[in-house]
Amino acid sequence: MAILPPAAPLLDWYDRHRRVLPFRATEGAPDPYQVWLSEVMLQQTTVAAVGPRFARFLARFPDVAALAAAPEAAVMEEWAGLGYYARARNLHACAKAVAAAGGFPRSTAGLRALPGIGPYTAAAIAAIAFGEAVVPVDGNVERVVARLAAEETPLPAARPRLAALAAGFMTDAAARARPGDFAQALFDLGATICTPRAPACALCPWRGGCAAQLRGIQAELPRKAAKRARPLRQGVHFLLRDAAGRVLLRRRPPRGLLGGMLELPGTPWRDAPWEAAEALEFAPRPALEWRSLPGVARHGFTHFELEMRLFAAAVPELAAGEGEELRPLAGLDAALPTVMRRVLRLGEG
DNA sequence: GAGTCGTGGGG
DNA sequence: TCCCCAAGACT
Repeated sequence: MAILPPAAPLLDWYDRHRRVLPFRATEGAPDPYQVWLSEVMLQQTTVAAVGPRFARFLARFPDVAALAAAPEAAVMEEWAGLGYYARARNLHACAKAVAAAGGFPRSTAGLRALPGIGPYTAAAIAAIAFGEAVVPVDGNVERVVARLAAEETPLPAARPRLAALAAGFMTDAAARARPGDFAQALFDLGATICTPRAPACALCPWRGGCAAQLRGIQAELPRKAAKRARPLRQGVHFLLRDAAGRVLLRRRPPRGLLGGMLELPGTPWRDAPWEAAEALEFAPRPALEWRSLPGVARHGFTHFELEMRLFAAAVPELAAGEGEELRPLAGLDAALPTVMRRVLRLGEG
């Protein structure tokens, strides 16, 4: 096992240079609800994107009880645009469990049992909100540790070893004394100094103690397994409006891609392009006079790219059928996932 | 272990 | 334009 550098220089650096973030407590003990909420929002989501959304969410659902009591559709709508919508469903389920239990579990093991809380998030909440002596291992920590130890095994195979190395930090008394600060110090180091592309080693509190930097390979670590190409898929969606300016929407099935979110009705998304007649079989009211709108909307998902076209029609008055929902076009964007905002935009031209 | 699951910003 | 990446979890 490689020798890790001492915690003290990192904590000193953190005390001088830590980032001021909207979701980071400035005075007193952090609120477990806010720590949990921010950690879930930050899963695979940038600090910049989370900032305003955290404040907005907190204003609407100020505590666990408020969130637990809310309808799921309201939670999904508040999450719209943030992505990874399973997080919102799990967040709601977790809030109900926590409210019923009278509060958050205070240990990593207890937190880990809740929906949407995995190994990282459990450790982060335990360390930051409850002072448990654990090291949450996120992408920042993996990168920092891979460089400190000059670990050349590619991710994800290296993950267990990097986690074991990171856990070794807690043998240091200085880290054990401030587990929450130590975790956030690692995050800040990874975000501002030990960055993915061009790490600022000259500014690093651990310069001289980093095996990768001593060998000059720090920018190449951590290595990663090659990714697969993303296929291109095609879809056609339907914008049906009435004279009152309302739009026909559907709610997607609760699980899977965009689960539980609103969408414009449409065809399945498949590899081959759609002929108009073929696509219209999926129109919500196939007998109407549908016209094809010019333009194509593109959207990249994690594992495929999507091209969408839009057909439009209008009727004097709409009645929502089974699984359908009517909403005013004005302000509709806010309730939709980004992919649907993009295709809807084709209808504005 | 390998897939699935969103989105926006930066190089 | 394209690729990479971000305080990952779940199956």
